[in-house]
Amino acid sequence: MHSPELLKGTLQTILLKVLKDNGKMYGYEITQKVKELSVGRILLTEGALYPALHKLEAEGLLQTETVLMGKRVRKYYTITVTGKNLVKERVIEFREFIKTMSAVLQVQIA
Amino acid sequence: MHSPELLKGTLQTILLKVLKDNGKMYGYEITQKVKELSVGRILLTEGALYPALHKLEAEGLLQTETVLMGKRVRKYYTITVTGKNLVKERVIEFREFIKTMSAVLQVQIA
DNA sequence: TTACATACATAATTCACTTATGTATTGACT
DNA sequence: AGTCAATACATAAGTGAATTATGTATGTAA
Repeated sequence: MHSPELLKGTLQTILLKVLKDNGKMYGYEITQKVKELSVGRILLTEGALYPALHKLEAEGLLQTETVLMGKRVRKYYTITVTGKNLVKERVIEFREFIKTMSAVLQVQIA
Repeated sequence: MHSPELLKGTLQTILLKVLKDNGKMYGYEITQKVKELSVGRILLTEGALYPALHKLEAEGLLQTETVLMGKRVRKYYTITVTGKNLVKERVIEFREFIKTMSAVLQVQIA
């Protein structure tokens, strides 16, 4: 697991990007996908995940659809057009941040 | 200027690394050096800088030396051996974080 | 039947940062 | 001479995204 400090500010971008790449997903599924993609290095906590999803929905970046699986509720999230546009910017911003940081820290990336 | 959210958690690493690379420096000088290295993209605020320097000093990662330049006080900071060891880890950690993030965001770095 | 994984949610707390404020010197422009 | 910007330090109040803690409930394997 990474130092959690570094993750700050990346959660929204992660959620939007994973939803853009994978289509309709529910919260728990997102945590598992992120865990898989990060080889166990990013473990999203529920206390961060759900409020973040609710916020993105309130901002119109995500849409929801609640489905009853047997007796269990699942809330599926889909990225909106606005969300797709934003995630592009966010990813570009992240890449620029990395470039800047590598210049400041004088480290070679990739 | 970058989204300040992304910078969170990187300040200590930046300070330690810049002091490791440039030897003895004072606060204001560090802000200018970081501004230069980042091509104006990272502008350290005093409210973040000074408390961070004080904390690193309290933790034994930095040493200080106060000098009177005419009538103006300057506080020079030098990285300690402990600090040098830590900054190595922090930079490695940052590189690993970038690798993980690029896997999650499915973006090419560098 | 107990424990872990699945699945959602919210409240209290933490803490690194921003914003605001304060003090004071130096140099440049007018 | 006066004003503004840059230099140089510092701390306090406020913000906000996260952690930690807690709650509810179902499905499943040992």
